[in-house]
Amino acid sequence: MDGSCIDESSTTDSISPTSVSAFPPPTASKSPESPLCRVGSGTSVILDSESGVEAESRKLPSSKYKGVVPQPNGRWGAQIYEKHQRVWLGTFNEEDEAAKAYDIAAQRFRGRDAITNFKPTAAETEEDEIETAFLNSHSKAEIVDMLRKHTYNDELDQSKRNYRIDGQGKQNRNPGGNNVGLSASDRILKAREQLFEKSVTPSDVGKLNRLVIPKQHAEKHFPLQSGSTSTKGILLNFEDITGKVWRFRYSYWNSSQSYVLTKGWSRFVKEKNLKAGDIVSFQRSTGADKQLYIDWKARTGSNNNNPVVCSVQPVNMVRLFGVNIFEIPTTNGNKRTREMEMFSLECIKKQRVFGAL
DNA sequence: ATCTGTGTTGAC
DNA sequence: TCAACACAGATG
Repeated sequence: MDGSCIDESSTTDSISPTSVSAFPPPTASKSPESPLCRVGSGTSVILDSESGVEAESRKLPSSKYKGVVPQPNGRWGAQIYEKHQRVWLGTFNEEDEAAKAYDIAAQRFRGRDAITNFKPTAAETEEDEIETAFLNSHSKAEIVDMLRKHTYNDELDQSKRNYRIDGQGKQNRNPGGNNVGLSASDRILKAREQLFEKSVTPSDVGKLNRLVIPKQHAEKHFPLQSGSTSTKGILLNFEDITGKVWRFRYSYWNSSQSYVLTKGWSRFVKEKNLKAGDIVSFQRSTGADKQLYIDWKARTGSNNNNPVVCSVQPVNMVRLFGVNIFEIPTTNGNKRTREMEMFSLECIKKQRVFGAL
């Protein structure tokens, strides 16, 4: 999925030192005999080597914009870094075009809070909201591709048109059901952003009947009004992958200075058979509804003790909106426990969702 | 012949 | 992470 947009040619992990040094580096095709030499194809800077006064460099002009680099021909390149690797976003005639391309990539790669060249800090218009949804409904590779081909704005506009024609006011049908055949606007409306994940502790799945929400995430994503609401708490609705809605009481416990999900949580633990070390993840729709979602997955890595997962056949996992989704091979004629049955159903539903996107 | 964007490095 | 720089390869 992603990754096709990163520098492919750098995947040669073992560079042969011999072949590298085999290339004669100094081309030196310029005209060194002249006191005045024009260098490069783009920035024509006169170099007076005699006086040394002008001593102007042949250096390309650096950009005032983040993620923008000069090209020898006077054009501008845009790039962003991810995972120690440069992702090239294309070349542009105007410096600010390149800067805008960087901004778009930054929003897609780093989220709402990304540092950008132009995007304002606050004042989120509905247009921005649609654009965010558009961004999140496409993979990073797709967005990069649009930027490199200079088709991003066209695609966004097209998407907006679809959204207005058949997206507005449409009720979401069969929640959690088969999503095959979603229109572009539906995909946007259903796009969701990952908020955070937590590996549940023994006490989160124990007798305390509560889940501690790490403070940083709680305050960022589930802000409570100060005063009465924080102690009394509020009710939050989360939809799971099957479309079932879970309602939890969410409040702040002064005694432990913790944000917690209380009433309703133990039922979730029981139904999903959550074990310590399993991961619960929270998402939120990027559409106007701002619907919250909850998902879970078995403990990552290591030998897990979950017999359900262990007994299931090879499981493929795919990443959807930052959520790990399991996919089960359909060929399975064996008897299964009730628990397995339920788990498989769960997976099949997830598989459908995945197939739809 | 021209231009893109990769290889590479060093500063932050 | 980031941009500066050089230039190998891609492109037309």
